[in-house]
Amino acid sequence: MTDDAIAAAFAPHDHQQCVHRALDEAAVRLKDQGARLTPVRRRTLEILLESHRAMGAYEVLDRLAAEGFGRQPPVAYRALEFLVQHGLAHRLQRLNAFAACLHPGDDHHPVFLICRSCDKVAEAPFTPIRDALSAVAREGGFHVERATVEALGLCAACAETEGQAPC
Amino acid sequence: MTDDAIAAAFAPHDHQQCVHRALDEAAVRLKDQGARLTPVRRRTLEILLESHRAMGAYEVLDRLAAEGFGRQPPVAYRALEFLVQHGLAHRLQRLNAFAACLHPGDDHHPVFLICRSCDKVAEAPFTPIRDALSAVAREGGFHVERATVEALGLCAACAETEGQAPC
DNA sequence: GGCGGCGTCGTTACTATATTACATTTCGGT
DNA sequence: ACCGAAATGTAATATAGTAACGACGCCGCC
Repeated sequence: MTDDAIAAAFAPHDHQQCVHRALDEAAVRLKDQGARLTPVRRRTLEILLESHRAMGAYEVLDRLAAEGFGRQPPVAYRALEFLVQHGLAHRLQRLNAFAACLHPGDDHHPVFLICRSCDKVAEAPFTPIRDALSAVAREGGFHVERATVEALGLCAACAETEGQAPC
Repeated sequence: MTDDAIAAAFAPHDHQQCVHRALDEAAVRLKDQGARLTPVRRRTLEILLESHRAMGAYEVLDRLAAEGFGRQPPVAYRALEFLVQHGLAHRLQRLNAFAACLHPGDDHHPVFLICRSCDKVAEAPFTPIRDALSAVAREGGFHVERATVEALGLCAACAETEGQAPC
């Protein structure tokens, strides 16, 4: 995951291809792990990938229900949990929302950059922040196991727009 | 907020005095701001301070209701929101929980260190982490406005205990 | 003292988010 | 074809959070 990936997530791009590639990668990864990419799960991942932003579980559920899948909460929660467990999606605690993981290859626990204007989400490399965090915590005798970092702000594209037409 | 404060939060200490001091400080701060420390609000802060850990809004509400205050959710949410707004408490998104702020003087947006064993919460200085975060984000054209950092792990005290009696 | 505005407190009712429990179906291996 | 495990669907319920409204009390002002 390079720094360019951050800009790429917010910038306009060939999203069709982006989705397609992610789906292919997902299929391969799951096969390796002996896990099944069933219709609900595949469709759930597609929905997350298509929107390219964080979605609430119930928003996903509505989409699934409209397409003939079950309309009870567990349907969405199970599919989303499966994707998270297999590294294909992330859960954003702050928003109580989910976003597709765009870099499933890297073993990572990313930092989320959430644009408050367009709601899109990017993942930034965690290492530098974890290093800073671990160092601070260690001085207090605290051992960090997992950390959640969610930054709210403005992406480059929205910053431009706001600059042109402020409030 | 020094690094020692992290260790202090998890270590055994004269908590009575700790609570007392925080309440006094709170009263002064609120007077300066022209805000009223009413009975519910004061009791809510006491409850948070006494437990010294993150508490759910409904847990606080139960305590309040048992002591003759209202038993409807808004009672707790309002008091907690008031405390947060006046810098006397924090909201932990990850846990959907609240914790009393131990360093209300400093203008800070802290990093939370949450012990998974004893549930206690410490606040660490944000600056080094924010610097690392902002640098990473800037390379992607993203401007960070607010960030939430919540680390789950083991505090020094619990690490010792676990070391003595593993699983 | 009485009056009016404002903030606080309490309630009801509701929305949103998430989980438990259980019946049914589907899939893969034999 | 059959069995067991996994996956799917449902209803019901738990948990978290908000909206809307009325009552009360405090304080400044007449």
